[in-house]
Amino acid sequence: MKVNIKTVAKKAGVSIASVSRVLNNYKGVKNSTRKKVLKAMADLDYEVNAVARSLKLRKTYTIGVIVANILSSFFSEISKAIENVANNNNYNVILCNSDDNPEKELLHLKMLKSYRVDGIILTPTQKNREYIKRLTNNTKIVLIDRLIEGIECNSVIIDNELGAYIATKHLIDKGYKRIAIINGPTEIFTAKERMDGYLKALKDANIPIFENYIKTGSYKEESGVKLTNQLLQCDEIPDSIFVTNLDLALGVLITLKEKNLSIPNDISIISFSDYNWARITDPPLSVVRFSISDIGKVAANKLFDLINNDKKEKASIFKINTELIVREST
Amino acid sequence: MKVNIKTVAKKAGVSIASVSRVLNNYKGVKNSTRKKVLKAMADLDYEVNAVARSLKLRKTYTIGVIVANILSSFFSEISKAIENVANNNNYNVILCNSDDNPEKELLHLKMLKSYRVDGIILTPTQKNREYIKRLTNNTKIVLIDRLIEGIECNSVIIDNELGAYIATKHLIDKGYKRIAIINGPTEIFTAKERMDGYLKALKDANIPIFENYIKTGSYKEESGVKLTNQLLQCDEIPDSIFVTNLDLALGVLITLKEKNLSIPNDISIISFSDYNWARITDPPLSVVRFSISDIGKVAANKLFDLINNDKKEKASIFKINTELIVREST
DNA sequence: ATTAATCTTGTAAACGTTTATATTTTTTTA
DNA sequence: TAAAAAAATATAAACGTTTACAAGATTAAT
Repeated sequence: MKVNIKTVAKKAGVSIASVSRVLNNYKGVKNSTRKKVLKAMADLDYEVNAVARSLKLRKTYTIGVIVANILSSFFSEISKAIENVANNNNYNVILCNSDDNPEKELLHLKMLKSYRVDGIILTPTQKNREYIKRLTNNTKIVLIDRLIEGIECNSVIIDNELGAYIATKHLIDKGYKRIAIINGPTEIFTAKERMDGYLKALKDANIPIFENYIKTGSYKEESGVKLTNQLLQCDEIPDSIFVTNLDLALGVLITLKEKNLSIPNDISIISFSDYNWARITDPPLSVVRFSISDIGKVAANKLFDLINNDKKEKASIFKINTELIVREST
Repeated sequence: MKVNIKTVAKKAGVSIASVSRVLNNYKGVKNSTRKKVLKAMADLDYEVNAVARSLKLRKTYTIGVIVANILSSFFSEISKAIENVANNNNYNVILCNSDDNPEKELLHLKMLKSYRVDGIILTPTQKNREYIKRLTNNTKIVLIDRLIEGIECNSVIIDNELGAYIATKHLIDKGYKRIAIINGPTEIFTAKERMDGYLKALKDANIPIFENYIKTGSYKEESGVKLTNQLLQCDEIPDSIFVTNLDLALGVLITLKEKNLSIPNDISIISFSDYNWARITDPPLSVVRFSISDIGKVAANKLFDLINNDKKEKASIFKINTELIVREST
């Protein structure tokens, strides 16, 4: 008992072209027929088949979004902002999760292409450069959070280096000398940039850099635990730590609490990225803040620009600003 | 320069049927032709058009998910679990956000129908009962987190009442007498059930119920702030609060800290639902815990059951278990 | 009343697949 | 080597839309 445009046409006693015309609100259709068609549609509970329409129009009114980790509040806030913009443009969103796994990323990219989405927003791993390079030729795409070396592509990223610089500088200004960093994997663009900012701030202040104070691992809580423990093994433990993401910070806090170290008396903490619960930790965390949702908003708007105007402009990189929020952990 | 099955067929010197057959890995195709076709596909960088395929097959290999609030860790954890199961079934996911707004919900539901998704997982608001009732007749659908009164539908929910009972009982066992509740809007299924559990526990313990200790608002941080302030206005302030969700708990903690009230000395807190940061608040929170991701996992598995086996069984309701986690806030 | 101009409607092709059926090719059997 | 059987391939219709174009109906102009 399938109902399609043909069924409606028959019931209303008109041609399918007329049905399509009222469906799409065209002008040149007599009021009497429009009414007949509308009635038939209602009676039959007709709902246009968007798949067929997409096929015919070669346009799906759908965009694909691939994030590295939907679980993190960072990416879910971005996703929400993207969804918002998309809905306002009458678009919908296929959301995918790469888990920073290049194979999953590739699979998802191919799937999205196959489903003929009108555009893609991607947090790239660095491993599918060749595929993505080809993709940029015939696909509207915006990268978020990370650039890919050697690929010109519209991108929205945080000003990581400056943010990291500000955070480290804050510790320096507070008089700390033994400043450690707990970072994500430097293969990831953001971790690399944050590391650079940290190093630059130390250099600018003529503070010697201790390899032992530089720790990298995954961007996860467990890693925060592990790396903190490593820092506490040092002959002279650091007097402050710049932690480059909140998941890591969680692990750091838990470990320090476990060891009965007081923040900021024994050791100071500043983290990159803010979130509501950072205000109620023990103690409330100093952080480098930036608008996460802006990343999604800007990226989505850029993408719809590309979708709606076919002109090829040069790819641009948008950097989200950061600011220092001082609380009680420093 | 569009490339489709026809282009490939021409290039390979075979019929489109043959191309389709190698595309779908059919048996009866000679090795030599398969090779020719594969070569042509590779040369042309061919990628099957999933839209056309969906139209023909009347199957999209896509499911729709509508959550009430993608920003909350609760729903993003569920989404991730669903995505996981979907990917393992070679499905993809269109994720939508209703913001608990019935109009948005309806829009999304219609869109998903129009896109002919193979199934839907929905966190229902209570306002589109009629539409959803009709939907259940011709659509594979699973509800999560909430039931809809008067609709028989496969559902996965938390055992809210028991969980709330356990939480309240814990406060009672600790010797508290003036036990308040800060709850979400009781129009929402979960809030209603948690309220019931709270009331039941008090009744069972013969503790009189004070209207002034019963506060409801939205499930948001701001609401937690407001309702806590109201509680602090009471002639005799409560000695403990059962907070029914973590966003509310955030507001409660912030307010109590602001007023310099000590937890649990001045007032005890227990919350419904756990999340990693609940371990590092000041003080760490006692909570009622349950597996959030199980909600998504169970719901998705149920949905694929429905999709893959057409037999109509009776709708079932799955309840996720809860357990008490005692930390330092009680 | 006839023709021209305008407005409405209908017909049919196209979008890119899958697949039932028909046809051709190859292999087997005697 | 010819006929029968089996295997491989091709043709064409269908999925449900949109839309260019043709045709029909209505109104305006003479």
